[in-house]
This record gives sequence, structure tokens and C-alpha cells, in this order.
Amino acid sequence: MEIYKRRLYLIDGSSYIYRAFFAIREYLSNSKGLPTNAIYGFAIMLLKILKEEGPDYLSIVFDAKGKTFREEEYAEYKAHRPSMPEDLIPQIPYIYDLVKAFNIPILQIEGYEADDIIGTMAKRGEREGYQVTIVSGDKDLMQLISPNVKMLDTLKNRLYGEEEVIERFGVGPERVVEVMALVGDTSDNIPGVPGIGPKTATTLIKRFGDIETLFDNVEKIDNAKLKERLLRHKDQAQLSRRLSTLVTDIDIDIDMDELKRREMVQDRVIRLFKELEFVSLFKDLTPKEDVSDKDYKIILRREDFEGLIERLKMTKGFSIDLETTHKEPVMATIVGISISFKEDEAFYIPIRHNYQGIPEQLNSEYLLSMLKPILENEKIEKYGQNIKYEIIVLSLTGIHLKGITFDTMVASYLINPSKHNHNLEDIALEYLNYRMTSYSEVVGKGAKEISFQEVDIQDAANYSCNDADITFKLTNILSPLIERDGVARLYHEVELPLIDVLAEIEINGVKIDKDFMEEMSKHLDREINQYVSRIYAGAGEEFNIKSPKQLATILFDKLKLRPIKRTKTGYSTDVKVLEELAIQNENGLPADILACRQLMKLKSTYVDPLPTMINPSTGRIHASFNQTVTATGRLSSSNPNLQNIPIRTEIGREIRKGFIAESGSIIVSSDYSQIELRILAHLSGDETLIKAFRDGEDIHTRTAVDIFGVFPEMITPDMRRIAKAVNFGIIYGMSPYGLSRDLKVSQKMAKEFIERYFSLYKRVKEYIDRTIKEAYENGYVTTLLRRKRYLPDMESKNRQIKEFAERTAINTTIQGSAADIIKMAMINISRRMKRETFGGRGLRSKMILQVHDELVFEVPIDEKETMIELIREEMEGVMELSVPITVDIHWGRDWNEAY
DNA sequence: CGTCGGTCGTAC
DNA sequence: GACGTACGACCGACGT
Repeated sequence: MEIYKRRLYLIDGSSYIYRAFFAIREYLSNSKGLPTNAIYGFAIMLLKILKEEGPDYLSIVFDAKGKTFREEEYAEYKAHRPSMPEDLIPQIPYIYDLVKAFNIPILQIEGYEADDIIGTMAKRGEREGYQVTIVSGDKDLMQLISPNVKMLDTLKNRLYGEEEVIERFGVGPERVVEVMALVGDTSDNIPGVPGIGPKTATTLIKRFGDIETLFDNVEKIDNAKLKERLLRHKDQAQLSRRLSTLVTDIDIDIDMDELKRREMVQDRVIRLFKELEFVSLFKDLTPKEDVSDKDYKIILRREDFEGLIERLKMTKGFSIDLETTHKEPVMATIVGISISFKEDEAFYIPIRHNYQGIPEQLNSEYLLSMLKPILENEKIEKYGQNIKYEIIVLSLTGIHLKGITFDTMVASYLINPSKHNHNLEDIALEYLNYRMTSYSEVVGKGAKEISFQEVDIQDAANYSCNDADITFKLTNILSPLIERDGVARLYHEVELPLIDVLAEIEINGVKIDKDFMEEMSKHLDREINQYVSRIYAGAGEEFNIKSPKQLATILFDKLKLRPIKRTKTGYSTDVKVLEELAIQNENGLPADILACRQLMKLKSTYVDPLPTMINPSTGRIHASFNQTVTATGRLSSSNPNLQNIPIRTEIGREIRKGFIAESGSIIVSSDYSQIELRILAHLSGDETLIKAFRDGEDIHTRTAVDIFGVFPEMITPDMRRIAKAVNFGIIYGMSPYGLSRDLKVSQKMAKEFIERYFSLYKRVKEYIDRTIKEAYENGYVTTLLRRKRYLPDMESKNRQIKEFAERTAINTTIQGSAADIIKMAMINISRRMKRETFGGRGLRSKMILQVHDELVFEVPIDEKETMIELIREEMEGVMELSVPITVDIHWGRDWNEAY
């Protein structure tokens, strides 16, 4: 019977810090601008060891400050090591904090490197009968490996035993130092024998066993050159061996019991993770909220329900959460409703649960008819998490939810729009330190997922009541934060009223000409097939054109075309590259690939998916317009994304012909003209720019006149194109490099354009400088309506990252202000459409799309003139700026015609 | 078999 | 060697 061996883990802390730092190359930082990549990598490693390895004994070993004996012996040792990277320095104290919070003993001894301590402890552990695991990736430590000592590299997920050492060095662990004596180590500046690499060294050590024997028998070496080399560098080899050999007999005054695994100090770790903003790690450690002690009630009896109704009539407000059959609100049927108006208390009203052995539920029509007057009562406040969902679902059952005064998702977004997620789970974790049960834990995931109707009523109630309860709590917590952050007005006057407008747009949907799309798909298919045959012929073989990797192999390996640029993973095959290749090559292959790619893109992204997304009951597509996604304040659209329907190319624009109006109606599209440049004129106060807009000039021509210093009549299309690129460049926080790339001119010339621009539009330059300065001082920028975006990277020491933050600062004020403006216009238009009557009844026109600077409506033909006037008044008169705001309005039977 | 990063390409 | 903001299709590596 095998005896259980106690497991001792020795973590090579010092090298891990560096390895984590360099392994995680993307820039991680918390919102205070503290870089966190090394801390994160280190934390992941620790958690992995604790969770997956289950050590009985454990220690982290660090290098000590000050000189080691190796430097005493050899001054050059590690002499060429660059000093610690600037972004790593501030992370070190956190790593020590983390180790302490994890309650892991640290070993650190003056005069010795971590490796020597590990060596000593590994040998000791082995002697005393432990199974030792060294956690490291350092080859220097491989000499310690034995049947009882393994090395684990968590970054590469590899475990090294004797076999792996032989694989790596060609010799066993006991001879590793002999090989290293000959090869040396550039990173440690250990010289070895010059001209001897791993291959030769291994051969020699295999033959002679160790370097002493090798030198004793050096005469036996036939290769004169090699022999001479060895003899000349004998001292150096011996020195290298001493430097490479780990000390395994340091007198370490520690009892093994002190290394026994102890529980981490949970709340200390959680606090640290929270400060570092390691959301997922923090989440894993936060204990799950216990709902058993909450006062959650299921409403199955009439008197309970009627009691609840009476109490609801008396409340100031309540949170509401719907459970339904579908994620998409336009497809959803209500399964249950939860309501909370007191913390830790909530009610669940099952409506359409459906499974074997279910308790009897109250009649759904009765329930909804009783709730209707309360839900529609403007005076009773409603709070929700993504309440747009409730608005849509209820609206489709004929209930018009009124009195919405709080949406926790939108509130969280306004407090910090850069967050990737404003899920209830994440908000609760952040503001309440609660870890909630997730939806997928209730209904299952993937193939095992069941309908909410089949969820046990008790489980459903716990889950749903908790949602309502937490939404209610968060309303109380986030409300003052909205005030504190100065976004209360934006919240109440813009974002909250906008929810209704977005719900309307989603309910309206947009009509798609299914036959047209399917016809276009067939047509594209034929065209694509022709290209594909030609491409295969040109390539001499069949391959997957959609695979950049396979395409690169064909173009650059097989056909030996000139690779223009590289990506992280290989040669690039993007449009720029293929265009360049198309010019250089008589062979039409690159041009064919370009054309083919474009058609495949249109087909697979738009033409094929769109008809499948038509809702069978409305015959229309109901995309989501998301209010809490973009960092700047813009909306986004998904399922499908209707904000990136092609327009720039002829064939792409075809697709818009499939976006049609109901018969008897037309599509009316209204887009702001140069809204972002007008905002720039307003925000900067630049007289030249303001005058140009006031005079109704073509802004790009005007800029061309200015930067080229010629009469307007002399402006060529090319000059206007350059001016246009410069104008856009300003909005994006231009660099000479970016502009030169865009315009295909030298960086020098691009720089001249920019300088010329700034010398003429002085206030613009001042505005940019001012915005960057404010961003740096405040840590955030704001838009016209005081929407905030934090920019922690303004303080980064890394130039590239800092400059990126600066460009973001500029772009956000402009793009975000444009978003503010169109959102206000949407609200105002919607209000007027509801208020105004036409021919004795309300307007039947529908707002159906928003594309950042454009609003699209479906308008009954008789309402055309009324709507055009209404739209123009509201969009142009939305706000008084120092320049006029103008719109261009077009109409037609489809979206292409209305362009 | 699902997840996820990389590449590419649409829009404003 | 990234001038800003998004969404999503597809590939392919990786982990269960």
C-alpha cells in the first residue's frame, strides 16, 4: 500500500512576478490607473495552486534585497539585467499584500537568491519524506528534479519530472549544471564556453559525465577547434558551474509546521480583489447570498393577491421583475411577476408555470387585470433592472407601464459607462457585495436549458424575488450616487424618458422584404461561385478563402507574393494588403479575392441572416437598441445590428432596398449634417469654424480653402478629400501617423496638414489641449449634458497608452455630445408624435431606427408633410448651440431611396 | 462540443 | 507600430 506523502509546494515568487508581467501583455489597470497585469497573473497562479493542487505545505520564496554570494564571486552576474519595468514597480507591494492575505508564509534570506532557498527546502522536503512541487518555469531549477521533486509551470500548464528534463537538456537533472556550465546563460550573464551551444554541451556531458571528467580527458576530443575552446575557457566553465549550481544547504531556521497550509483571510482577499477590480476573482470568492432568511412570498391564493394589491396601492413605489418564456421581449410571454417594496421582502406571482405536479395558480387574466391599474398609475413609482424589457412585454399584453422613476442598469451605466456589463449580478456584487444566483443556474445552460415555465415555483420565487429585492435595494443605493456624480439631470431628463422611446422603436420594428433578400442571396451565391472557381484556379488548389491563415499560405508561401504587413499571428490579408497586391500583380487573384470577400461578407452578415430574424407574428425585425453599452453615450444595436447596414458601396446599398415601409407608408430618414464638427465648433468656440457653419458653407471645402490657401473655385475633389480626412482626424484625436495612413501620404506631409489646420483653427487646438488637461486633472471628461467617462489611463507611464487615453478624451466629448443631442431629439419627437393629432386622430407614424446621427421613420403617406416638419423642428431645435444645427431629410419607398 | 481570442469588415 | 465608437461572422486553438 502506498503511503500518502504530504505535499510541499515551493513557489518561485520573484520569477513569477516577472513572468506574469511579461506574459500578460494587454494593458490591465484598475480605474485609479494602477497597472495590475502582474498582480492578476500572480493571483491566478495562487488560486490555481490552492484550488487544483491542494497543497498540505506551502511557501512563497522571494529574492532578498542586496548582493548575493554569486555577485561577490562574479561581479558580472546578472549585470545586464534591465532594471524593473516602470509599470511593474507599483504592483510589488500589492503582491506582498496578496500573499499575506492568502496567509502563505514567505521565505526570503539575505545573501541568497530565491532559487537557493527553493533548492534547500526542496532537498529538505525530500529528505523528510514530502512530495515536493516547485512552482516555476525557470530552467535553473530543473537540477532539483527527482522522483520526489517535480516542477510545475502554471503559465504553460506543464509538469516537469525527470523525463521532461531529459527531453529539454538531453541529460538527467543531476547533470543539468554540467550542461549549463558549458552553455552559460545570457539572461543571468553566466559566460559558459563561447561557441558551445546546447547540442555540443549535451553530447560532451553525455560522453564524459561532468566537466571535471571532461577536462581530465580533453585530449580524447578529436575536434581540435572544440578542444582548444574548452581549454581556453576552462576557468570560465568552472565558474559557470559554480554560479549555476544551487545551494541546497542554507541554514534555514524554520519548522516545517510553519509552512502548513492555512486558510486565507477571506475578507482581506476580497477587499484586495475589489480594490484591484478583479471582478471575476472577487466574484468567485464572495459567498453566495442566502435567500432562505428573506421574506419572500409566493402568491397562489386570491386573498393573498388581493392583500398585495391593496398594499401596492399604498406604496410610494416598488420594484418589478418579469419572468418570461423568451429572452427577446417581443417573443416573450409572462410566466411570473415579482415585486418588492421593502428590503429583504418580495412577492412572487406565478402566472403561467407549467410542469407535472404544479400547485394551482390564479387565473392569469384576473391577475393581470388587477395589476393593470397599478402598473399604469403614474403616481406609483416603478423601479426595474433593464425596465425596457418589462415595458415591452407588458405593452404587448396591453398594459402600459407608467411611473418609471428608476432603472438600476441605466443608473449603473451613467455612473460609469466604461463598464462592460451592467447585469444585476455585477451591480449587486459591486454595490452590495452580494453574489446572486444567475439565471443560468436556475434554468440550466446549453442543451440542458429549460423554459422558465418548467422551473419549480419555489425556486422561481426565490430567484425572482431576489431580483426584485435587490433591484429595490440598489435603487436606494444608486439614487444618491447619481446625484453625487452630477448626472441626475441627464438621468431624469434624458436617459429615463429615452427608455420609453427605445421600447417603442423595438416594438415597432422594421419591415424587411423577405423575397427581395432571398432573391439577392441567390444572386450573390451565383456571383460568389464564379469568383470562387476563378480563385481556386488562380491558386492552383482549393482552400478556404474565408480563412486568413489559409489565404496567407496561398498568397505568400505558395505564390510568393510580397507580404505587405504582419499581424500578431502571421501575414495580414486585409483590404489594404489585397489592394496593394492587386496593383502589383497582373494576375487577377488578389482582385478576385477582394471582390469575392466583399460579396461573402454581405451575404453572410446581412442578406442571409436578416430574413431569418423576421418575427413571424409581426412580419418585422425587432432589433435591440441598447442604452448601456457604449463608453461614449451612443446607443448600440444588436440582434441584429441595424446600425451598420451597408451604404458606402453600390452593391452594399442594394441591401437597403430590402428595408421597406408597409404599403401606404414611406420611409423618411433624417440625418444631422456634420453634427460632430458643429459640436466641435461650439465646444471650442472657434470663430472660423463657427462662421463657416453660420454661413452655411460646405465645411470640408472650407477647410480645404483654408489649409491650401486658394480660392474656393480652385478646390479639387482631391483637396476636399484631404480636408475631409483632416476634419475627421480631429474628431478622432488625430496623429500624423494615422492621417498619413488614411491619406496615403508621407507622415511629414500629414504633419504639415495638421499643423496648418491648427494654425488656422487656433481655438480648436486650444480646446483639444484644454480637454486633455481636464481629463488629466479630473480623471474624466464630460459631454454637453455632463455625461461622464473616466479615463484612468491618462496617468499611464506608457506613452502609447497615455496617448490613446488622450485621443479618447477628445473623441468622447464630441461623440458623446452628439449622442446627447440626438437622444434629446428622439424624446422630443416621440412626445410630439403622441401629443399631436392628425385628421382627428393621433399620428400613426413610427420611429423605427436610430443610426447615431440619423433617425428613420415609417410614415403613412398622408402624414409625410406633417412628419417632415415635426422632425425638422425637433431635431434642429433640440438645443441652442453657437452654430445652427441642420438636418437633411429624404424619403422613399425603401431605406435606399430615402438616402 | 462550447468558449474565446484573433482577424476582418460593416456603420457613424 | 492604432486617428474614435460599436456588432458580428468566421476560423482555429484550446479545454472539458
